[in-house]
Amino acid sequence: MIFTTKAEYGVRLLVELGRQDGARPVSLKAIAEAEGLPLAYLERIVALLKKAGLVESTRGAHGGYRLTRDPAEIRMDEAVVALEGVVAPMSCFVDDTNEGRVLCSHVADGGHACATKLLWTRVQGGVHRALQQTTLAELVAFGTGPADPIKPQQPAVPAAA
Amino acid sequence: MIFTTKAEYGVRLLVELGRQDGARPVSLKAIAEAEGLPLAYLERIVALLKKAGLVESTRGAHGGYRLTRDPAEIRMDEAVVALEGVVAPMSCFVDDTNEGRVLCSHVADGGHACATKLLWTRVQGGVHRALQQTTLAELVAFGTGPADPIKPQQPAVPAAA
DNA sequence: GCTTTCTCCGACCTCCCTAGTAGGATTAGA
DNA sequence: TCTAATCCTACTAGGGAGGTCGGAGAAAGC
Repeated sequence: MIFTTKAEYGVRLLVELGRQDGARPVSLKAIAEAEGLPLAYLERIVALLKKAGLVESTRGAHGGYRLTRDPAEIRMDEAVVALEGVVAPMSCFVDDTNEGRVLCSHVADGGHACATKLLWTRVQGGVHRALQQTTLAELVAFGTGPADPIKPQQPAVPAAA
Repeated sequence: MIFTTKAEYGVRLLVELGRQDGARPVSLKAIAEAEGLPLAYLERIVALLKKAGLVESTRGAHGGYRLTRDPAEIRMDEAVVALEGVVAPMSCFVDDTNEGRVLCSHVADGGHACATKLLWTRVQGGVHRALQQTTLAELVAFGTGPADPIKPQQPAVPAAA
């Protein structure tokens, strides 16, 4: 498996935030219930996104989280790196820049360079490109079309039934 | 991490086999020593490659393994799938065909389809493409250029020194 | 000021997979 | 028959994924 649930849950969280207009913060509890995810675990995940500067928080009652930027400005490589750490095909790989370049820890043992390097470099490039070319706005549009933000927690205005 | 050491070791093993001319089988012991990999573990890895029909074995003394095809005919997606099983970005993903199509186990909960599906589909496509477009022959050429096959175990013909 | 509703933070836990070992059975060449 | 190889199964240590728990601050409303 390439990614863990951290990436899955974190991206779903971002999508939920992206569905809102961003005027008011959304509580984690609301998101956890809307997506059916464990609240305590989400807390730790959203902390990663906050540290990366993708979301901001408001504490206290009626607090919650909000995107710091327009969803169209949030590329998924930022998000996934924040959530998963470095995305590398193999443990011996460390990306030295943000481009496709790559280091392998066991270079040139014996006479020949690590034969798998070419392959993993290409794979990493493919992943990187896919993540970089996808914005949060696309995912929001893909998931819902024009519908369905989170239902308000308390049925405050009971829809004038 | 995208892949485990199974893929790493398995591909290195294939590259070593690709460096030989294929006339005579190469023992795992020779490969293990050449690459510095644990022999017992390699045994289990090569079994996966054999089951997938990428290598064939000869038992007994002077036995070993050999590629079943020309390295240029071996695409790395075959190899990696044999070694790692299905390569999916997320545990909820199962590829229904060998093309870019993808199933997600939690489709359409609530009203909207799984918002992350678009992203993981693109990522999987990127990985798949990278693997499919790389052949074993390329890796062999990349690793060595025109040099350095495995040294023969017993110095049988001492190079007419 | 008290309560409620949030975020925040660190410690803890359980399960499963990866990576590797151990030990033998089988096969085939010399 | 000895030896070098594949084959096969069981076992194990370690770590990370995934999640829980309990409590400490912070703001809003009464």
